[in-house]
Amino acid sequence: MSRQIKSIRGMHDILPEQTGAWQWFEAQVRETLSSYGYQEIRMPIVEQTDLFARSIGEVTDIVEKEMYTFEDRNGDSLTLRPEGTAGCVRAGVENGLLHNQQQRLWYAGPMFRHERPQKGRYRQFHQIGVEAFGMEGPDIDAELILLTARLWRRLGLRNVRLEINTLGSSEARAAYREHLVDYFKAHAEVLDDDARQRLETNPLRILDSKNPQMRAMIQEAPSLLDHLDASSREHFEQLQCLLRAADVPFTINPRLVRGLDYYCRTVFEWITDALGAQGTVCAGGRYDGLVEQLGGRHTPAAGFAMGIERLLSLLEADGGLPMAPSPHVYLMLAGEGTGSAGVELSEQLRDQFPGLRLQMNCGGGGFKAQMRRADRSGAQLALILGETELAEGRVTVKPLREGQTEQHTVTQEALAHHLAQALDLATAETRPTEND
RNA sequence: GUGGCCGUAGCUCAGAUGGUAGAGUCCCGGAUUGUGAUUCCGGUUGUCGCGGGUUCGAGCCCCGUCGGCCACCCCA
Repeated sequence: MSRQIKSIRGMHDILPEQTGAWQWFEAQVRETLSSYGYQEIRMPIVEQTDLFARSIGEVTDIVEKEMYTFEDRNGDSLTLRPEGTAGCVRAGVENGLLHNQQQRLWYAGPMFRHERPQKGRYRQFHQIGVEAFGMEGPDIDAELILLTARLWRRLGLRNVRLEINTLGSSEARAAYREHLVDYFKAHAEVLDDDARQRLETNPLRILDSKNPQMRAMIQEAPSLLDHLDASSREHFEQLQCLLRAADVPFTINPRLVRGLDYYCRTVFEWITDALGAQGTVCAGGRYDGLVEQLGGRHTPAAGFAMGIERLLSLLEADGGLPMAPSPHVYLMLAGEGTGSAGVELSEQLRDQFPGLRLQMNCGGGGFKAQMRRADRSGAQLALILGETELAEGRVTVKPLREGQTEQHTVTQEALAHHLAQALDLATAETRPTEND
C-alpha cells in the first residue's frame, strides 16, 4: 500500500450509518416546505466568481478569503458556491421566475468555504435554503419563521431559541453605518486591532465584540434602533405581532447583524447552546435589494438557510438519530440448485410486494455464516431455501426477533400470505400522477 | 489566518524512565456435517499519519509536514 489518498481537509464522506438520518431529515424538510407551497429549484454548484463578489459583498470574509475560486480552461473565473441565495436569485432572474411574480423556492446541497474546520464547520457542508420573492410585507417574514418552528417541532428538536432584529432599509442602514464609523473613529484609541480592521469591512460587527476593554465605548455607540426609518420600524413591529399571535417565542437582539451585505430589515437566527462555538443552526433575513443588484427588476425577497450537519448533530445530542431501515427478510440458500431458485423466488416476491426489503444471500457461505448474516442484517425474518424445501416447493420462515412465533415451513404459494401478515406489506404501489 | 490538545489493527484503545507492538471488537473456521445475538477453541489483520534528525537502538525524544478535535475569527 503506497501513500493513501485521503479526502480533502474539511470535506467528509457521509457513511451508510448516517445516510438513513440524512434521508429522514430531508424528507421531513421536503414535506414541511411542500405544506407551505414551496417548490424545489436546483442550481449548479459552480458559478461565475462575480456573482458572489457582487451579492455577498467584496469585503466580507467569505469573498475575501474563503471562496474556492479557480480558472476555467477558457480563462473565466469560477467559484464553488459558498452559499445558495446568490445562485438562486441568478437562476430566478435568468429564467424569468421573478418577473412580476411571487415565488416560494427551496434548494438543498453542498456549499464550500475555505475555513479552518472544526465541529459544525466544514469546508464542504450542506444547507437547505428557502427563498421567497415578490412579497414585501412582514407576513412572509413571519411565514418563513413559522415554517422553521414547525419543522423543529416535527423533528422533535428542542434546545433552539429564536433571535430577531431589524437592520432597517438599505438606505437607513447605510446612513447608520456612516454614523457608526464616525463614532468609532472618534474613539479610535479604544479600538483593538480586530475592530480597526472591521472599521473598513463590517463596522456593525464591532458592536458584537467580546473584548471587555471596548464594552463601555460600545454601550455608548449610536444604536441602530434610533436610526430606523419609519417603515422598517413598522415592518418589524408587525412581524413581532405575527410571531406573538402564532405563539413563537423570540428575543430581540439589537446586535444581531448578518455577515452578508445584502441583508436589510428583518434578520433572524435560530441558535443553540448545545453545539459549542457553532451555535447558529438556521439563519436568514430580508434582502430587498439583491434581485435588482443582480440585474433583475426590483423584487422584495426574504429567505434563510439551515445547516444540515449542525441540525443533525443537534438532533443526535438530543436523543439520537433514526437509522436506515433494515431489510424485512433475509433469504438463505443452502444446497444444490438453490442458487437459481433463490433468485427466482426473490424476484417474484419483489414483484408481489414492491415495498418489500428482501436481502438475498450472495457469495456463498456455510449455513451458520448465512444465519449470522441474516441476524446482522437486522431482518425480521429469515427465509430458508434448502435442498429439502426446494424438493417440496416450500420455504422455511424463521422469525429472528423477540416475541415472534415459532419457525415453520410453508409452500411457496402460502408464503405470500405469511409475509403480508407478518410484515404488514402493501401489495400495490401507485405512481403519483394527478394531484392526490 | 492565529493558538492549545491529539494521530498505534477496519473500529475503540493499552503500550512507566527509549530495547524491535498488544487487548477488546469485527471478520473467518470449528465445538453443533441445516439454525443467529450468549459460551468455548483456533486463525487473519499494522511501513505505530508522513518525512527528516538524535541514538548502538525511536511507537516513545527533537524538527518539519499532513490530518483530527477545541477555541479565536467568521459563519450554516
